[in-house]
Amino acid sequence: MTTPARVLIIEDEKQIRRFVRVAVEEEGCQVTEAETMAQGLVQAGVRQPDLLILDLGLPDGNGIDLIHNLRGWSDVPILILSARSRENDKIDALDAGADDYLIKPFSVGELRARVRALLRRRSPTSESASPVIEFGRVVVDLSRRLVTREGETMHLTPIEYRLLSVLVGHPGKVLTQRNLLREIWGPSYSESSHYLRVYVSHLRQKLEDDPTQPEYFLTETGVGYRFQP
Amino acid sequence: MTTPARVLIIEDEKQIRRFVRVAVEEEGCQVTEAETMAQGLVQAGVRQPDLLILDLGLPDGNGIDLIHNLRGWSDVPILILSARSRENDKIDALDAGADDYLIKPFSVGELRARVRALLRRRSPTSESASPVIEFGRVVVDLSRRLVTREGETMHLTPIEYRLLSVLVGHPGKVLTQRNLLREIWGPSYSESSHYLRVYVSHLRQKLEDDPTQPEYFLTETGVGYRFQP
DNA sequence: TTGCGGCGTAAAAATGTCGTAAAGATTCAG
DNA sequence: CTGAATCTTTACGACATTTTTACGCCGCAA
Repeated sequence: MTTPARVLIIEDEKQIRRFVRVAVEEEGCQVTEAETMAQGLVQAGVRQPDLLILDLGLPDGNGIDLIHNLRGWSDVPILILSARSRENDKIDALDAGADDYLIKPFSVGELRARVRALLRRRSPTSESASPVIEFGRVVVDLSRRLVTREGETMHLTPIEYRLLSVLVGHPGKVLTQRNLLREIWGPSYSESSHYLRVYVSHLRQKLEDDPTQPEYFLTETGVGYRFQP
Repeated sequence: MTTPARVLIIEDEKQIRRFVRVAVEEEGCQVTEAETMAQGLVQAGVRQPDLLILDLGLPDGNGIDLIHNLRGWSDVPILILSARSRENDKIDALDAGADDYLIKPFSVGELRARVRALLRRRSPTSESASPVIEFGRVVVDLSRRLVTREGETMHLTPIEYRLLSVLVGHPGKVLTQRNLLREIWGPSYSESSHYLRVYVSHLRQKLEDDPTQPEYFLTETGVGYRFQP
């Protein structure tokens, strides 16, 4: 799992929306909700979700039209929820561009399994776009947990790597010692700032051109450290 | 659609097979049939279908196992047909890698609509990943479950092979121990990382030139393992 | 100058992890 | 039932990482 999937739920009944939201959140997804078709369309454009869960029985418009509209500019997987079990309703929705069709009432387990199945195909696309960070001769590939320097792969220990990823995650910002310690060692280590000196030193030895005169991992005396790309 | 889609039907009952075949052919697809799991696997490798329709209730094996096996080397969409409507049957199949689940008896119309929905994903641009992977003197043919080293075929036990296919399926990436354990032994074994050491050792003994100094199956201490082609 | 606090580096000690062999346990075919 | 193959568990030395300890540096104020 690189980054949590974004899921958009379009459903007017509060109760069902809540039910679906909880189920999907337990899959580790970020959920956005919409109560109407119009809202849903806007949200789909704004949030760029990885999965759309749509109730066909919304008051303010025809769900099939929404699917058609959406399919004009997006390939996001669509899971339909519907009270209608007529064959033609399913066929129309699927042919409009939906990917799956669940009939109410449905179980949490099946809903979650179908959500997993639909999200599964997102992985290859998200793997190709790997978030890489560069500074100097160093390249950090967060999705592969790989750090290279002039092409040579550098070996970092777990703590070194965590420190690095926290620092590069907030470029330009000063991170206080307390924050860094809490992020890496946990809340109970907030005071032992000596660890930080040791590991920042390691990072500089491995990644800076001249560790005695750091360019990227800067000390803010009395406060903490800063990553300057 | 430029070229007709190839569909593989794995179903033992002649009557249903015929029923499905007709339905799918009316969608303009080329159909191949298989009566057993074993035949089905072979056909899937030979024909490289764009869609696989699988009856779970085959006499010669567990359909879930077939899905797992197939997912080791292919991303082909899988549509399950089943007489079983228990929730767990659906969940197991979907989590194994299936994309849709239809309960018998089903209507022609819905079957065809779901087939269309699954075939729609077939992106004309992306070529299916080659099921053959090479590194050093080793060749892994995932579609035949065959591993050779300098021409000699190597015998791998089921667990060794699954570990291998998970690793080579994510070249360059670090796979955490937890991920590997969940993938190979299931969620309840997420903590017992002993297994991994034992089997990684086996793999290196069988596939590395110098098992004491591995080139391809690298350890990320405290994190997991990585396959470096 | 001296003393002090925060910092950086090196290296020892403690802890944890890994790799391997080998001994039970399990499964399955004949 | 027996034997072969595989999986699970145990044990232990080797190695890697983390933690701890030690010491020198620099800037600053008395």
